[in-house]
Formats: sequence, structure tokens, C-alpha cells
Amino acid sequence: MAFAQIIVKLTAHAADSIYTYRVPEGMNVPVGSMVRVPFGKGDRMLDGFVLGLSETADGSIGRIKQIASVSGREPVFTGRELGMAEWMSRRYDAPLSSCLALFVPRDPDKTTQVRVYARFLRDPLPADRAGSGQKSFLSVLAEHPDWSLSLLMKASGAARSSVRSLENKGIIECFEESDETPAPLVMQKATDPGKELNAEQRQAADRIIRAFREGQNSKFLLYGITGSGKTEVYMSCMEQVLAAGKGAYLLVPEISLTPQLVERLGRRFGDRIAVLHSRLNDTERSREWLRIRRGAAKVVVGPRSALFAPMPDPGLIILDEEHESSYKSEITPRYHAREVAEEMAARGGFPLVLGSATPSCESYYQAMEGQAELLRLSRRAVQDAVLPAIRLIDMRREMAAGNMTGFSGELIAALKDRLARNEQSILFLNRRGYSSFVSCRKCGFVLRCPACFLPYTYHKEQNLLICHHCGRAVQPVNTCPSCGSRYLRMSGMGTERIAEDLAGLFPDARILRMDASTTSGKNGFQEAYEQIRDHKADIIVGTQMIAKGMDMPLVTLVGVISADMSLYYPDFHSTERTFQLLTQVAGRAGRGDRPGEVLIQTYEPKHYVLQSVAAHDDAEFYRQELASRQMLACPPFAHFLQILLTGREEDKVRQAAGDLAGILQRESETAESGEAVVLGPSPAELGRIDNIFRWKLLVRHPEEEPLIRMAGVCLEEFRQKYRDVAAAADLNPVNMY
DNA sequence: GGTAGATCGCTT
DNA sequence: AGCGATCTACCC
Repeated sequence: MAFAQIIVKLTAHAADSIYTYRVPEGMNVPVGSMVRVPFGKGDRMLDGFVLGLSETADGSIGRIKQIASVSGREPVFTGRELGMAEWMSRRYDAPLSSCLALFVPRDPDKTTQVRVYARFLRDPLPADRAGSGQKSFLSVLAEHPDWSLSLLMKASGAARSSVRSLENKGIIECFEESDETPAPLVMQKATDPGKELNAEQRQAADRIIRAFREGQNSKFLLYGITGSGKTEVYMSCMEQVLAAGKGAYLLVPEISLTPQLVERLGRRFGDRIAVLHSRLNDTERSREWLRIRRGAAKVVVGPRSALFAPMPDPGLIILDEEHESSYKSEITPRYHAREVAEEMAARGGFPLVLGSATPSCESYYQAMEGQAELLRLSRRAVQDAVLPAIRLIDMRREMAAGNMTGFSGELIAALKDRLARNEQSILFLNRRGYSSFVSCRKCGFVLRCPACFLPYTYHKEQNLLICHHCGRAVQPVNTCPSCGSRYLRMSGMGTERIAEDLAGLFPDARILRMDASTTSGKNGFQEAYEQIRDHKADIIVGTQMIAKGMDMPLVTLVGVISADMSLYYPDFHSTERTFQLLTQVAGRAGRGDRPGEVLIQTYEPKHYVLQSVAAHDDAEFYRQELASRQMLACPPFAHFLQILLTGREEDKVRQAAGDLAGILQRESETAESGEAVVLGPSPAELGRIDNIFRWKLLVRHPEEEPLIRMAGVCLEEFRQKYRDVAAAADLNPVNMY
């Protein structure tokens, strides 16, 4: 008699519940298996994960049901992966089942590649009447008994009906067989032996590989200016890790996972590579999963979720553009890939490489403190390419001089100059759409999304008012819904408006707009990139997607329409983000053989972010930023935990939030928790979404571990008490509002 | 998330 | 008392 302890995946947010099921006679379900089990009154079938096995079923209450079936042919997670899932579950206050699910293919049955084959049952007799398709099929089959059915049909020209009648007559039978290891998605040969590294690159790669060989769990910050050739260093390291028989993860932000990067890696590593991008369907994803598990693919490239690919023997993790906020998951479990990677590397005893041209303040600080080893790449890899000259343009003077357009005189002149020289320009504005809000001139009423309360953005091309939070789109109105006035004003410029104004100013210029609206199609981004590369556009107007990773050698001018927009967000990250964005977008200029120029329009030219960007003085930015972080008790000098409370009844949510604040306050006064500060509660910025009311709380603590511990204790108490108010914790949130 | 059994409130 | 609407606990 055997029983299995099974964790059932109810909903993403439901608490974990472990149940005991009977293992049917003859069923093989080792720990780590994914199973289907009947659950609840209606015996609804749910996915579950086997956490343990036992001979008896003590401790279980009620009727014990049987496991219905096993998914896939083998366990879907190992003990090591279970350990990581448990660590994440505790750290991020997420159900274990939701953490385990990250490691597991959605449908393990799709991991096996099933092929249909055919074989002879008997020789055809003279009495068998066979058409020409059937005859030709049989002769091909006689020649190639190992070919798959689809191949046999293609080679013989036989139709499906011919095969079926051969089956009906009992001459052949068709049968299924599955391959042990699926074929790679893209068959590719490794043809590129790699470039010769320059001295700095060589030094960085050597240092990383030395740590790898010595089994050191070192953390490296590869801090290389834009265009310094970090990818070449990554590839060199991965090559050597592979040569030693181990595997490597290369994590990239979703936006940098471009076909160019994939091709480049493919040329270097051939089919030893597995690329996990968001466009893969369940089958493709499951097969890549199995290739990795089987050790056929030893390089895993993908966004944050690629970290959970089942590499049997990893020896290196690289996080490219480590400062990118897309490494933070915004859904349960709300993990940060950098933290998970750190834990994996620590457990596995191998190095972790964080690469960036604009490191996060956290990583920079760690490098300063010696908790990470700093590796600098200070020279651009392309021969003679120099950093662009950056100039700040004071828009207050433009205003005073009566210029009410979004373009300064200098920017217009510079654009004109590039057009005359047949060079490309980029204009950067971090807001899409035409106008950012519509208001009434008479009563001041602002048109807002009824669900999110966010002002609508007007999109002229589609002639719609769109909520950028939930995507709701409504027809524009002619009169104010509040006072009936016909005088509505559109304020704030988006990329659509900038592109329109440019077309007026430069009627002969080819203008390309590049933002989430224009690149939403399957190949939208790639097509836009090709247009730029092939010089089919003179001026590119875009949002932050143009700031990242793309190589655009013909671009010699970068204009930033407004540097201030992102600077004054009520979030302590805003200065860091602005610095990173401006540095990255400036890095797009002059990557080819012609020098680049960057013009940044601002109303605040004395701000330290703008000053240090213009002077290429990163060290000065980090010095000032870290000083201010220390003064304001922000990361990396403190840690935040945000708790979002949601529920259907406003009063209850408010009351529960106050109660939780009290519980946290009380706990923070105990010796163990010490030094925690509870901020709030307050209604969330988007206080109501879909008629669910939202309140939030913030807890600040100088140390991470006590913060996690006390939050765990308090949330448990809270959840016992309140059933209709949900509490979701977020450790070091990226959007603090 | 689904379901049964309990509870509530309104009808006859 | 009778019956749908809503609430609540629990699911091996």
C-alpha cells in the first residue's frame, strides 16, 4: 500500500494545501512527479506535485482518493529545484505550488515528440487490389522501414486515404513512437569561432573563468560602457564553461531578446543553445525544456523565467543589463531574477556575472563594498568609436524666447544638418500616443478611465481615448461630460504628436515612429529595426524601446525631447531610472565610424542626474545618488516590503489595513524584529480596479532577513483573521507609487 | 476555483 | 412553511 503527499495547484493565490492520495497498483510516481488528481466534491481534475511518499496514510482526514494519472514520463522537478522553490516561497511570501510551477512545463505530456511510423504486417497478395498510391507507398516503405509516416507519404506521393486502405486490408499498420530527446527548434551549425578579445575583455573573461575553475561562488559586476562588447565576454566565458562539461544561463531583458542576438549566439554555439522566448507555444517550450534536461542544450538564453530551465549541471549564470526592471516579476511569486540567480549560484558554488553599462545602485554599492568584484570595460570595442558629445538644452530659455513647441532651436538645426548629410537621428520621448490627457478648459474636468481613474491618452491614428493601464479604449467626446462645455483641451505630447509635428517641419524626411503601439505585431520590432538598418528612415521617434541594445551605426544624433518627465515620479527609483535611460539612449549615437551628438532638452539643467549624464561622469551620479539614498533610508541602505490589501468592500479593506499596520507595529517592537518602520496604510494610487478596493502598507527595515521573517509572522496572523481581504507582499517593489 | 449545506429574507 | 439568493467552509 503506497500513499503520496501531493501539493495541489488550486489558484495562484490560494494558500498551499498538501493532501494524501493513494498510489494505484503499478503506478510509478517518484517524488517530483506531476500528477492529475480528483479534487473536491465534484472530483474536478487538478494538477498536483508529489512532495513525498509513505507506506501509511496517517494524519489524513476523510476519504482518500486515488491519483488519476501521471503527467509526462518522468519527474518534473529534482530535490535541488524543490529546495529553490521552498526558498522562494518563504522569501517572496508565495504559495509553494506557484514557485514549483515555475520549474515545470505547463504540459509535461508535450515533452515527448511523438512520431507516427508504419510497418508491414503481411506481403500484399495478388488478390489485393492496390491503386498506384498504395503501390508506391509500399515500395518506399520496403526501402526505408525507418522513415516516419509523413516522410513516407511525401516520398511516395500517397494520400492519407491510400495508407488507410492498406491498413484496412491488414497489409500494414501504423504505430507511434516517441523520441528520447526532441530535435532542436532551429537546426544550426556553430560556424563562428569568436572574435579576438581586446585586453580589457580578455582580463574580465579570464577572471570569471578562474573563479569558475576554482569553484568560487563569486559575484562579478561587469561594468562596461555602451558598445564595449560585453556580449563577446559572455560568449567567451560560456564557451569555456561548456568545454568543462557544464551549462550556462544567459538572462536578458525581454526587449533585448532580438533575432540579432539569437542569431549571433546560434552562430557561436549551434544547437547546443536553447532559446526560451515568449512566442514559443506549449509544445515548443516543453521540448526545449526536455532538451535542456537531457543535457542536449547547455546554453539557455531567455528572460527571467529562463532561470528555471532544468539545467542538470550549471556552472555559470550571466544577467545581462542587470539593472533592468523586467527582472522583477510583478505577479506571484514576485521574485527578482538577480536574487534568485544569486541563491542558485551560491547553492551550486559557481560564479554569477551581472553585466551593465548603467548598473543598479544596489550592484554598484556592492561592488564598492567589495561584496561583488568589479570588472570594468571602459573602451568601445569598435575601432575609433568615441563617446558622443552630450549637451543640455535649457528649455526655460526657449520658453522665455517665445518658443512654445516641443523643439528647441538647436535641436531643429541639428536635425536639419543630419538630413542634409544623409545621416540618421533618433528622437526619444518616453510617452506614446498623441496627447497625455484631455481636460475641459471651462471646469478643469479631466477625462479618466472609470476603472483605473488614470487620465486617458488620446491616440489620433486610431481616434480613441486609451487607458494605458488597463487598455480600455473609448470614443473621444466633443463636450465635457461634467459641464457640457465644448472647449476641450489636449495637453502633454506623446510620440504620435512629435512625429506629426516633425512631418510638418521636415516634409521630405522619412519619419519612423517606434513605440508599443507601432511594434505590437509579431515581427513589428524586427521590421522597424530593419527599416532603420537599411536606412529607410531619417528620423526615428520612439519610446524607451529604442534606448536598448539595438546597434544603429548610421545614427549620429540623439535628441531627448524631455528629460524631466521621468525625473519627478514619486518613487525613489526615478532618478536612477532617468540616469540609466538617458545614458542608454545617448549610447545609441555614434556607434559607427562617425562621431555622435546628443542633445537633451530639460527645464532642470542643474540637476545632478543631467549634469553627470552630460559629463559622462557615472561615478559622480552614483556618489550623489547613494548619498541621497542613505539620507532617505532607501535601498541599498534599507529594505522595503509593500503589502497590497484588496477586497470587495471598501470599509473592510480600510479597516483590515489599519489592523495589519497595528500587527506589524506590535511585532516590530519585539527584540527579534527590531528597527522596522511601518508606513501607511494609505489608499493605493489606483485605489479601485474592477471594483476591487486597494490599500497599501509599506514596511522599512535596515536588514532584509528580519524583515522577511516578521512579515511572514504578521501575514499569517492577518490571514487567519481576515478571509475576505487578500494581502499580497512585495519585497523591494519596483513600482512604489 | 467549485460545491454542498447553512442561513437569510421574502412570499404565500 | 417554502424556496431562491447569498454566505461560508472545505476540499486528501
